[in-house]
Amino acid sequence: MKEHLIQIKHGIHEVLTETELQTKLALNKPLRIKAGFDPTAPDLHLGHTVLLNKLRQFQQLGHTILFLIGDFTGMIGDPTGKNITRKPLTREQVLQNAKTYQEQIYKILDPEVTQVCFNSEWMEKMAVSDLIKLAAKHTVARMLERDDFDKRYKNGQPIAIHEFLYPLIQGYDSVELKADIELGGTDQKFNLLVGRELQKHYGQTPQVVLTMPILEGLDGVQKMSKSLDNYIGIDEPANDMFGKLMSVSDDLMWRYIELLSFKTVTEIEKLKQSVEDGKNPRDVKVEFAQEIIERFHNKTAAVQAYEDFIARFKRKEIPTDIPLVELVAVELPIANLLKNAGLTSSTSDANRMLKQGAVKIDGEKVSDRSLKITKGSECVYQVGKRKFARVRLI
RNA sequence: GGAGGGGUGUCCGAGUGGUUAAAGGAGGCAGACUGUAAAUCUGUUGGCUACGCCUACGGUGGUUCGAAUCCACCUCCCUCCA
Repeated sequence: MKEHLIQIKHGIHEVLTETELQTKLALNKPLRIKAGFDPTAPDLHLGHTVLLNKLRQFQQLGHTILFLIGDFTGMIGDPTGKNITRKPLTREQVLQNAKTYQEQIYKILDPEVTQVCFNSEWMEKMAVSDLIKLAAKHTVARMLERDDFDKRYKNGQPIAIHEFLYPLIQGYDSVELKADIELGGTDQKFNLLVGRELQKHYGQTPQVVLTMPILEGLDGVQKMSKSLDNYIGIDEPANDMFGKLMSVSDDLMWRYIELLSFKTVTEIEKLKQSVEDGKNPRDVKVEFAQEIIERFHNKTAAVQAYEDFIARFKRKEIPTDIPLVELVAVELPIANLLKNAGLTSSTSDANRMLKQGAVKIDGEKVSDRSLKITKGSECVYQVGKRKFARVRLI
């Protein structure tokens, strides 16, 4: 029991409350562990896996995971002030996304002890009168305690009324699911606590709240998210994963290792020590990247990704897996060719790249923007260090 | 319902009649260097059939040789009063 508690607490940001957690664990029965997910972003990234890894641990300890897809709350969107209202997803989209989720989460979770549920199941049936009753259980002042609302209110940014419903519905989900424990990121703390409050109102033992640290994205500042394009998706090709992990700054690397590696605390400490003693942090990064790629792909893919990386960036070789693009034209200015091949976003951009000496044809630097490529040619075009395409004009 | 303030490029944010494709910052991209797609430095950052042309400052219409800047109406947001 004590053993379990220590394991569970490892890597957690906060437990509310620890005594309650002990009591629940002492019951010695499978607990209902709730975690909610947004239905709109079915592409899981490493940031999500911090939480998923913890869920997996619960499963290994014999508990049941309630993987809740917030398809109903998805209409609102967790209030951030960015999207005031979201378009409701269609039934098909939700199911499609759910399917994608499941394909991805089962890379980490055990399907046998994972229950996938949707909050539209009960929310769609809820009468307006019941919703009003639910809304009556919380006050505006308490809602404004939420950091995000508070900031927006003070900064004179709009808060729509329906945004207040989000925490309430998320909390009510815990009532419906009779959750014993709910996991979420630290940014979810407010919502998770509303769940406790509501469960008490509905005569249930309040859930224990476990918050997990939020993983920063590749920029090292903002949280990892798809919309900020600072993420590493768990479905990404091994090469991309490797490259992205290598682009993490030496400082941020440790944060990633702490939150994502399955290494023990003492092992991580040892690594830190060795870097201080003069080991190249790059090598630690390589090793870590290998661990992650192995987890989502396999050992050979990890090794291959490393070798490709060395070849491309250390020896500046042209990679082997270049996409072939065929373009139909008699004669094409170089800028248009680069754009049409998808190497640059526009011809203007292509011209900029030419000017900056970023363009290579078959390894030879080209900067003449008046260059025209004629029908029948086939060359490897490179823009910057990362973008390649073999283009054939037909 | 009344009074006032505001809506600018990917984002934040200057700009109150012309030299403004629009200061500055963030972010992005590229180059150099390197230990790596780290760090640092430098450059660049609307589009196109490119020495020119087109589109752009919430929307529509107007004034003017000329508007992001002035006017009218519309629309959205904020604050205060009720």
